[in-house]
Amino acid sequence: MLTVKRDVPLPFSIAELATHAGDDARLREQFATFGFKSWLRELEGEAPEKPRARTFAPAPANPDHAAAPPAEAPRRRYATVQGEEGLDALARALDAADLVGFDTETTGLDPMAARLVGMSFAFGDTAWYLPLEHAYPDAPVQVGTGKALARLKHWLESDRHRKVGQNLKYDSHVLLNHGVRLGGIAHDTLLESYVLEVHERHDMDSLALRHLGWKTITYDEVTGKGAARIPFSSVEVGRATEYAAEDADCALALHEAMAPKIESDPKLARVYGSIELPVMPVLLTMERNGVLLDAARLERQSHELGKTMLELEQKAHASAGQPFNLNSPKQIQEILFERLGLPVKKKTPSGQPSTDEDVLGELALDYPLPKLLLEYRSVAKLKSTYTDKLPRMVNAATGRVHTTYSQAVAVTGRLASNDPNLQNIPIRTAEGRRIREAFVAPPGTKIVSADYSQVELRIMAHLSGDAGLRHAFERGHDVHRATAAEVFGLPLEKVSADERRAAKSINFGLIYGMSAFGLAQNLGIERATAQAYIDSYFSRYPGVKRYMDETREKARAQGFVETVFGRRLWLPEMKSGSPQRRQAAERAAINAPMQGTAADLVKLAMIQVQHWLDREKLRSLLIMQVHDELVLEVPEAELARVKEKVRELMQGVGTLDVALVVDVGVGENWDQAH
DNA sequence: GTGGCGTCC
DNA sequence: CAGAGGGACGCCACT
Repeated sequence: MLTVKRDVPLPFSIAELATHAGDDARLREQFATFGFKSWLRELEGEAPEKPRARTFAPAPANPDHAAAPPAEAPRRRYATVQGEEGLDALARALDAADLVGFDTETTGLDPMAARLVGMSFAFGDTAWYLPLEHAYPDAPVQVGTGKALARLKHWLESDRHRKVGQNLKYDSHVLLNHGVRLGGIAHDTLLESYVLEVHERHDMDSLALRHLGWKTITYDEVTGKGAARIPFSSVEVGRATEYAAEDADCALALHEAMAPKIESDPKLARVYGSIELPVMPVLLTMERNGVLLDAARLERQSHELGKTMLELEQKAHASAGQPFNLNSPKQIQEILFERLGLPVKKKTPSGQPSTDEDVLGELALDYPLPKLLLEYRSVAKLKSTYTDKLPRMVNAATGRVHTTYSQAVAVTGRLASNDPNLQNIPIRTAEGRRIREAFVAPPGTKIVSADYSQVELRIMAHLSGDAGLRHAFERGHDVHRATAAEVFGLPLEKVSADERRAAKSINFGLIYGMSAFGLAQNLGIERATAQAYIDSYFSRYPGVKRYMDETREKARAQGFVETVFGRRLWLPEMKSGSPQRRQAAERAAINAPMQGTAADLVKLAMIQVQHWLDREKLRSLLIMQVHDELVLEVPEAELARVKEKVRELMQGVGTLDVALVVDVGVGENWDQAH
């Protein structure tokens, strides 16, 4: 059996997209029916221009790279755009160009704050660098950002003028910081690499070496690093041209190397063309929307947590009989296991006695100090990671917090969130949830949270086709309770809280490829008992067992597994000489189709929700994504409509053999919305 | 920069 | 016999 049993029929527009993904002309048409209002506006009354084949002759080699090995792909020549005449000539050449490699050079890496220093463009036989704001003694006179953007705005914003770049979400941010919307994003080499070779590195230097045989100039080489780093605006224009023009050249050349490989595989073309490329502008929008934070509230919490920490610290020092740093695992280890002689329960990978939560929890049953350490850790974590940090992340210009979603990091297809990470805000404990109370709705609006219920288990039911599991979902049963009833041979109403908890651990453990040992540890039971539970589970849900075995076998045989939509995860470690690595790869193989299919579904839902908000000209904002949850900021007048439609879109985004269920909550803040 | 730990789904 | 739970990010200590 294949991991993907059947292609999932998709609703109208997605299906349309999927069928023709990878075909540029079709993609543009699809955006006309499916895409965002910005695209619609640009496309109105304009017949899509047929993409021309590139007709220019092979580019002459850059003199700098004349000694390159024959395997190396040819490079364009690199040149600097000079003066207003140069700018004008560039603008006219761009209007006539088909697909242009595009890149920006900026003042920094914060997407919401970065300003332009220069831009580069690769087409024909040349990659041009347009310096804008270089400033150093005897720097050449430059046209400047204002004049350049005024002249190039039409090309930059035009959807008919197609661009390719590496992580154009970032360049889009930078241009938006100057009031210019980057249109015509035809391709992104970061996303191409992510879809094609998710297990590899996706930075441009690695891509260039791998696909083109190019040894590229690194940013560090141009600007220095650490304390010696200089701003890009201080880089001499000639040197900046070598670096920046190469990036644009590289983006176009990489696209030409990777696109045929994607287009020749309909599944990859679909993941790229119907999921990754269209979700990118949605992420851009969400990042710019940001979320309103009650910073004063968090600062008050910080103050209280600080007082609690001091109290706990004093008690811990008294209990230990000496002062020590409670934040240092090394010092804790010395105090607990050397000075006090407590039993070592577990060791870290480096052979040191572990002091993690499990260990301290076990020791806390018999000794006072470990309990204090647990309390201290919990409080210190909340303070340092959340209540101290988040208020400092508020953007002075917008008064909101703007995360960045990394679209090409997680090998399963999930997003990652950073600066700050909004995907690990506490929820489990009451003290932790107080942090969510600080994610607030502005006056006149509400926070709406919509999350998929048990989505990975539903996907497991779909992928495995297991009748029992599907049955439980079809009947709308509490799936953990239903599992408990099966495993323990009880009627549903006789299942105890402990039995349900055990079943929940089994369900999640299976998704992660957990062993009897892991389950035993998780539930605090004997390993043999845990094994009996698992055996019972597999005899009641034989389809799941079959799916697990077949997935392992498929991963071993072909070296990859797939999501329902055809996203491919390569698992080179399946053939590792190390049994440990091999088994880790097997667990990843089991988990990836479920985690990855969920990621695909949520991304498709995000595309549909943003499209609908645009089409209906609503003022509601998508503000966060937390893997199986979408969070919106919704004006009260739109509340009823948005709640209903978001649920409908999320539930209808893909048709699995098991229904998707979405829970929607509303509140003044993120905590209340759950 | 690495290791240990803890937060989320 | 050891190790035995998928995917992330980020804080702190320590080198």
